[in-house]
Amino acid sequence: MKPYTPSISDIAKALGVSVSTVSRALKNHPDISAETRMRIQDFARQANYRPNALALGLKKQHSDTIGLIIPEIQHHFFSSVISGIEDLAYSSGYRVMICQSNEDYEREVINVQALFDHRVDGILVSVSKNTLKFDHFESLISKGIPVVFFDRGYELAQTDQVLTDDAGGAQSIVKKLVEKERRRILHLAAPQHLVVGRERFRGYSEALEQYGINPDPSLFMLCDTPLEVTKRKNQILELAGSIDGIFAVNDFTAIAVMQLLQENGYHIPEQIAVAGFGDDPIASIVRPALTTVEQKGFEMGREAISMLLHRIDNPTLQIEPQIKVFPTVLRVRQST
Amino acid sequence: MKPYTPSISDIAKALGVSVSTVSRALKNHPDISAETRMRIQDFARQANYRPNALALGLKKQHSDTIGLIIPEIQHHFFSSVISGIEDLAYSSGYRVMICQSNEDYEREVINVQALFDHRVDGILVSVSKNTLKFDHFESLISKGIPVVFFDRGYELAQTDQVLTDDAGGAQSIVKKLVEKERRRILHLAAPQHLVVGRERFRGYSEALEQYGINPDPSLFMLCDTPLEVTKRKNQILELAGSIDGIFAVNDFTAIAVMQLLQENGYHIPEQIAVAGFGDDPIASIVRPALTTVEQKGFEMGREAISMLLHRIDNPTLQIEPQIKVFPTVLRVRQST
DNA sequence: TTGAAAGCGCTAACAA
DNA sequence: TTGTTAGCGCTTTCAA
Repeated sequence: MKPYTPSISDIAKALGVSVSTVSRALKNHPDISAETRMRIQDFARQANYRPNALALGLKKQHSDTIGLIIPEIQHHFFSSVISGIEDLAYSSGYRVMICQSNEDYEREVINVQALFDHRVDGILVSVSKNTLKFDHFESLISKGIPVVFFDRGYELAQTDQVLTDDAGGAQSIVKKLVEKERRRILHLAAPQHLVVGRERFRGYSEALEQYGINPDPSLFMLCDTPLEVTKRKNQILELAGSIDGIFAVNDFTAIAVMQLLQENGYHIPEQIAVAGFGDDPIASIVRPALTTVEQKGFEMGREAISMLLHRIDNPTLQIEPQIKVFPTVLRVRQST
Repeated sequence: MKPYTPSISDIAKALGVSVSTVSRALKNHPDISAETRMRIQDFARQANYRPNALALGLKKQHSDTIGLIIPEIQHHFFSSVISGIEDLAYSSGYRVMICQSNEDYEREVINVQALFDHRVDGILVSVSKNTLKFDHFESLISKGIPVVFFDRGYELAQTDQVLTDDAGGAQSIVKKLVEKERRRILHLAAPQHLVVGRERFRGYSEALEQYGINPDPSLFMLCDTPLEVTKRKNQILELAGSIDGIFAVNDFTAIAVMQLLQENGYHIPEQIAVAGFGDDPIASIVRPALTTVEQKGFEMGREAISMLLHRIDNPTLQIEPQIKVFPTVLRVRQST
């Protein structure tokens, strides 16, 4: 396969100078005379010269690119995180290599490997739902590669993390429900092996307890996708008569129940108030618009990359792993 | 910066063999004795050896990675395209490097450059809305780098393209409206410098003409985002009394008008039928559920990468640029 | 069956 | 101010 662009040695040959002269001229090294530099730069420009990032990375032992592993790219929260990350990364001269794990452990391991193989300077990751072992991350960290987890990490991770205040967010939502005179609030929860699942449930329980309400175990249901809502349709409708509020672990699930209830003649929020978590754009489009909490995706992305760059720039830094927790913002709408 | 993993020369030194032996043993070259091979492979495994993709790419003159430039990652259609692409790419041994242009021309140019610098083996791109010059692509193509456009290309592109049958899809939607006795159908259109904008408008016009209806110029409005709907609120409400149908160039715009009309007391679809384009998941969530056409994102992604891989595998192939057009699927729901 | 050496494109220390 | 050279990690031809 023929190369698509001249190399510096091609340029050197064409101009009758040495490769080092070309290399220096191209990066405006002061040693090179203005004339030679111009001659070389002009030639390079018109020959459409572009440096070979592979050769550069090999030589300099860093690639100026950072790796990003994301469970699902199309999720609104994650895409705002990406924007935040790209924003700062680009302006700091870094490329971002995005990988999707599709919430799949095997894929996540492959992604880690691929990024490592490409010698990225650091890795940002939000752990997949199906990941129960963390060796692939541990091995990265033990090698000294800068890693920062965002939104989804794991408890014993020996590295920086940027998290959402899940418990706090859940608490503020549930408090709001109680203030609206709701007492029997169903919680549609995520699996409890996930930090997110546990934390949002904790927030729910704490809010109730603060108002002297004892969490009723029969009002806890594992159900965190629209599909699950369909599956548990009968179960939910059976409960519907005896509850006055629902707090779902995410907006999609909240919307799915809301519609299920509406189709069965329930009035939202009069009979049952419904709230979600995440403030997906769809939350303000459905009717009634959904009460939820906003997660600061863009800001979290910026913070994560900024912590990562800090570690990259200070490889010897031996400070404790930092954990930054981002508060959520309550968005009260018509569904409560 | 210390290397994170041993190199083959480290292994060679440790084991008292030459680098070429290690290299061969690692890739199961038949020349190497079973014993040596085992010894080397065992050592490599337990030393956590991983090949350096940069060095490999530099040597082999290809990176086994393909580049992907996408306007907006979180758009449902694009994320299904990505899934289709990754699906086939991974199983063919390729990595995918995803870049977001954010519908921004400058960013697109930078993306093209970055991918080129990394010597990707081929590039898949959906052109940003704000791109009016195509030199950055032309230069890629003229260098002989395999490029395939999907969903959004440009008319004179001398390379393969995988497109949606925009005109056909629009036609099927508008025909459906006419069959439901709609005669005065407002078209909310995308800018006409975009192929998508022109083609969907063409489909709209053709459908009307086929039924002997003359497209009324006053029923054409440039308005392709929810924000635009808000801006043209008054204009739309003024028209509302005299129309009985709306065909919007995408689902988000359709949903936004639908809600505007509902808030102003119009009944959908009795008074005004509304249809969109794209079949975003939100289309089946809103009430009334939105009639629209589905674009085959996953399939288009697979087709695009398959054409690209074909070009990569046959670099000398001098066949004409191919254009594949994917038909849409009509999804009739309650909004019409 | 194994090793030596050249070379992919680039940088940088050292020499001139 | 410019050139020579070694080396980043790897593959592969040629030689042993």
